[in-house]
Amino acid sequence: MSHSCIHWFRKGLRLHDNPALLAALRDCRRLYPIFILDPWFAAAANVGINRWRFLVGALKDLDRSLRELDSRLFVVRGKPGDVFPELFREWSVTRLTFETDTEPYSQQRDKEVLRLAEEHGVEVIQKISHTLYNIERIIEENNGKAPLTCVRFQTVVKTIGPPQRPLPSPTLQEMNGKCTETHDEKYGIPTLEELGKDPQLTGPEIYPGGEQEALRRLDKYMERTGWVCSFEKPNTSPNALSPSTTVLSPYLKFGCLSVRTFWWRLVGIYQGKKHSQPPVSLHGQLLWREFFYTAGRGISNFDRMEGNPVCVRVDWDSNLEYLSAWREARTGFPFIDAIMTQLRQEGWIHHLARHAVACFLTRGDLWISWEEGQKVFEELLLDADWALNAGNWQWLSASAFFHQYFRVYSPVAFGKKTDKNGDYIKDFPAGITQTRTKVNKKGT
DNA sequence: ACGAGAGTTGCATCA
DNA sequence: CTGATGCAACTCTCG
Repeated sequence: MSHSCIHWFRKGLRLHDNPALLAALRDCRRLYPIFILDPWFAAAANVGINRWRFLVGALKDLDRSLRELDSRLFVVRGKPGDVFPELFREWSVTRLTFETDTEPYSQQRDKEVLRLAEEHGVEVIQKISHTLYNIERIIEENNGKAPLTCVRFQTVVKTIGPPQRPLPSPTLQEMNGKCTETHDEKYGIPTLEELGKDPQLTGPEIYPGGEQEALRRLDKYMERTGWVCSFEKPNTSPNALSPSTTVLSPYLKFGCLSVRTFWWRLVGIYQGKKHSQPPVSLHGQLLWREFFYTAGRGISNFDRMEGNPVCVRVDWDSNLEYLSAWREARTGFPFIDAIMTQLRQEGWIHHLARHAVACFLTRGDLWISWEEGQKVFEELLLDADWALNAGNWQWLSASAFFHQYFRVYSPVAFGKKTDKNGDYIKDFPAGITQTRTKVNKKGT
């Protein structure tokens, strides 16, 4: 029981299936669970207010769960490169644990932190738990390159075998007495005001952040075993008034829900039953996430056209008025405008709705670069996930992975298939509207 | 090496 | 309602 440990939460904002947190608890005398919030980043980042609220919710939830285990979350203000040397000294830290993150930005940041830890004689333990597989291993198995088709991807992961099973949450017994510091005023959960955001500008909170809500939502959908077994993504509706899919994506993005917990829950339900298969099944959806994470790790400049070896070079137009009209939901196409309105208000739109507006912005109608669309999604989606966002934008603009440019979504006909009465376009009128509550919207 | 076959989820039209 | 077809001709994988 000699170690003084920091567990650094970044993504992975949960207690269940958190191998790095469990590693911190081994031979541990004192544990400091931290989240680092960089005020400069908060001011500069392209993150919309609804996602800030989701993050704050997730941090509150994590703190509450830790307090139930006689611990707490320390939200440390500053840049990782500045705060770690101070924390190492102040808390006499001997070990630092965190979850592996494969994004280029994170890899850069973590390289610096590894260097600082070494300087201060701090042991670092990293664990993979944000993805089903070790992404590096998938690339190795495919001869050092990210697979470019889903069939190829599935072939490669089959050689690796099934994903690891999720681990249990730490118990009160394991956590007990390892947290002695309080400093509520110094390390408290931030408010939106502290982040320089006006809470009045948030939309209705339909998808609250946090592990508790993630697991509640998972339970709710997994109860419907018939629905789970027959799930086929292309047959779900992009414009249903209540979501036709699980909306677990924001929880997976922040790691409030472990993808391995989700995967194995599905295995249990599929067991002995006839069920749909990848790529259209729910397992298939998790494999797509893995597919794009692998692409983001293995392909250079993955979020850009320039310098990106898999991205077709297109001479896109730069029509600022068209771009604004798309972003502000005033293209004049009610289906497109309704989707963009829902995106701004609620922070989540159905995957096929993303297809419709992405095709419209790029190859379908406006001929504007997918990178512009990527920025708007990055800001407004609760589930904005670097690799998935870049990958899907390249897909939909027929820049990479998908190349059948003549399959274009009609901005009129596509929505009509699943919304004959136009209920969705009435529910989400064009243009930037004031925040409305669900109650007002339904007119009740 | 090179060609055949396949590729998460299109649309309009026609039988 | 379901399924076949033309549209026009892309890129990746695999044998």
